[in-house]
Amino acid sequence: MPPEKVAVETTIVLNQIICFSRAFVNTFLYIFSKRAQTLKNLAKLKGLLYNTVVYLINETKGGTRSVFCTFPDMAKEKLVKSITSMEEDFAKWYTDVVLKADLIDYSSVKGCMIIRPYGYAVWENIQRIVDGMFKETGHENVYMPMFIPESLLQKEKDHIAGFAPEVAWVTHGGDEELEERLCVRPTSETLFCDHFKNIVHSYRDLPKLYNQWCSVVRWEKTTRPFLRSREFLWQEGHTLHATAEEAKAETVQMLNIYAKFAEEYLAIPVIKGEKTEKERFAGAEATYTIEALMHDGKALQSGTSHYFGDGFARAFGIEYTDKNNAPATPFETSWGISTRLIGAIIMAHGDDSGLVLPPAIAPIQAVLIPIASHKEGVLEKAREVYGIISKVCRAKIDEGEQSPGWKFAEYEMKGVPIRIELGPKDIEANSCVVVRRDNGEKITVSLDTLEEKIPEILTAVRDGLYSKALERRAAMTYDAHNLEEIKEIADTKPGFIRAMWCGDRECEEKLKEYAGVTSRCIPFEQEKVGDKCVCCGKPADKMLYWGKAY
RNA sequence: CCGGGUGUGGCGCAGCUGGUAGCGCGCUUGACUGGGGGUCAAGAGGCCGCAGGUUCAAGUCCUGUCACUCGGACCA
Repeated sequence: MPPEKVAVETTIVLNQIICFSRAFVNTFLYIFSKRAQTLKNLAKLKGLLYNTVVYLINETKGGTRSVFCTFPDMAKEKLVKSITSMEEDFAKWYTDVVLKADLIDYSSVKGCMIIRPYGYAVWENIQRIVDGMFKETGHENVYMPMFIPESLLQKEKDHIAGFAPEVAWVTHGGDEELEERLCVRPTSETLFCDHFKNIVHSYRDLPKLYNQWCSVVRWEKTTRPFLRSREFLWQEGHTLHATAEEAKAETVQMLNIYAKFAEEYLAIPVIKGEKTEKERFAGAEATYTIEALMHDGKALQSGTSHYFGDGFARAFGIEYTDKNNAPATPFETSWGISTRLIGAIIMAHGDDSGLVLPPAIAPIQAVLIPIASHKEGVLEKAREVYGIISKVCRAKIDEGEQSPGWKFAEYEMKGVPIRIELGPKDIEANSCVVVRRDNGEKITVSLDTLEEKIPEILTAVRDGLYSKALERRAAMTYDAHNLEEIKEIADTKPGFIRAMWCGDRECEEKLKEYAGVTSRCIPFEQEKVGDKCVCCGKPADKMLYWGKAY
C-alpha cells in the first residue's frame, strides 16, 4: 500500500482523469445517441470505461474501498449470529430473543404476530396450569362471539369511553354495508352482561362463574411482540354474584391465583395491590393487579382482577328474584391474564444467551445431547437415557448433525432449563453431565440416580430463578420521601419506588409529569416509609409503588 | 398521532459523487470431525419493500406509499 500522501495526490490526478473521461464519454454518447439500436451498446461501453477508471483509482488508492475486493480474507472473521446484549440495548435484546428463540414471527399486519410452535407451546402450558386452577375453584369455560354490536358496547358509558379509541370495527359484510357496525371485542364484559341478563332470573341461578379463552383486538399505535400487540390471546373470567362481599372475595381469590401462578410456576415475584382510581379499568369500582419488575427496571402488569359492583348489571338490566321474592341486582367481577405473561417471563429471567424458561412452562424441560454420537454405542446409550428422563419430565433428545457447541448455544437461546450431555467418557463412567440454564452449573450425575435427580434439579432451577428475581427486585426498589428525591431516583435508578401518597389525583398526575413515574399499585402489604405525601407534603397513610411501566 | 432510523438472496449487511449486484452466516452435496456456535471442497439461491417520476442508464437521485424499529404522546 502506498503512503497516505502519495495516495491522496494520486487520487486528485485520477479524479481529473475520470472527470475528463466522463465528459469524453458523454460527448461521444451524445453524438451517437440518435441511433437507437446502438444505444444499449453505447451505454454498456460507457459503463465499462467508467468501471475501468474507477477500478484503477481504487487499486491505486488502496484505501477502504479496495479492502473488499483485494483482501477478502479480512472479512472472513467468524460472524456468529448472536443477540444484542441487554446492557447495550434492552429493547433490541428483547426482540432478538423473541425471534431467535423461535417464539414468534412477524406477520404482514402491523401488531399481529405469528405465534410459532415453540411460543405457542409455552402458552399452552400456561393455559393448562391456570385453567386447572380455575376449574378447581369452580369456574366453567364458555365461548362468546368475537363481534359486539355498537349499541351493546355503548350501554356502559365509562366502559365505552375507555375502549373507544382502540376498537376495530367491522362495517361491511361482503359488499353490503352493515346496518349497525360491529366491534371486534377488545374485552367481553358487555357480551357476558347481555347473556347474564337472559339466563339469570332467580337467586338459584347464582353465582355464575364463567371463563373464556379467546383472542381480543385493541388497535394499539405502538406495538411490541407479546407486550403490546393488536391481537392477543388471553383468558377473561366473568362472574356474577348475589352479594357484593361474595364478588369482592372472588376478585381477591382470582388475584391470589394469579400471584400464586406467577410466583410458584413462573418464578416471577409480584406485588399484589390495588390500582388507584386513575389507573382503574374502565367501568370498574376497584381494579387489583399483580405487578412484576423486569430486568431493565420497568414494571409490567402481569394479571388483573376487577370488581364492578352492580354498575354493569344495572346498565344492562340484569335482575333476579331473591330468597324473599324481591327483585335484586347482582354484583360482577372480571379478571384476566394474557400472552403478555410470556413477555414477562422473557424480561424477568432472560440473559445475554437468550431465553430462560421456568421449568413449569418450558416446552422442553431437559434436552439430551449425545457427544460424538457416531462412535460405537453412544447413540444407543443416549436413547436409553432419554427413555429414563422422558419418564420424569418433558424431554428431548437431539440427534441432529450439528456440533455439540452449536446445540448448546441453540438450547440456551431457547431457554431449556436443563441440558444433559452424554459422551463416551460419561458412558464409561456410567454418568452424564447435567447443566443448569439458570446459573450454568455443571453437575455430574450417575445414570443410576438420574431419574430421581432430574426433578430435583428442575425444582432447583425454579427456586434459583425465583430467588435471583427476588434479589434483583429488592436491589432495585427505592424509597422516596419528597418530590426532589423521587425525581432524582426516577431519573437515575431504574426500578420500583416506594412512596407515600395522600390520595389526591392531582398529586398522581404531577408525579407523572414531573418525575415521569406512574402509580403501579397500592400494595396489600402496607409498610410506612413516611407519613407525608411524596408530592404535596400533606399527611398521607397510603404507601404506593411507583415506576415506569410497559 | 408526532419525531428519528431501516427496507438489497433464508438471516445480517456492503454497494462512496447513478454505469455488468457483492460479502459473511445459513442452505445443498461429499469428506474429515465432534465435551461451547468445527475444517476443507464443490454448488444452489436476487421482480434491490411497493408504485410513480428524472435520466441514454436508477439499488443509488426525486415523490408517494407500505412495513419494521427506536423515542415521545396515547393506552392496560
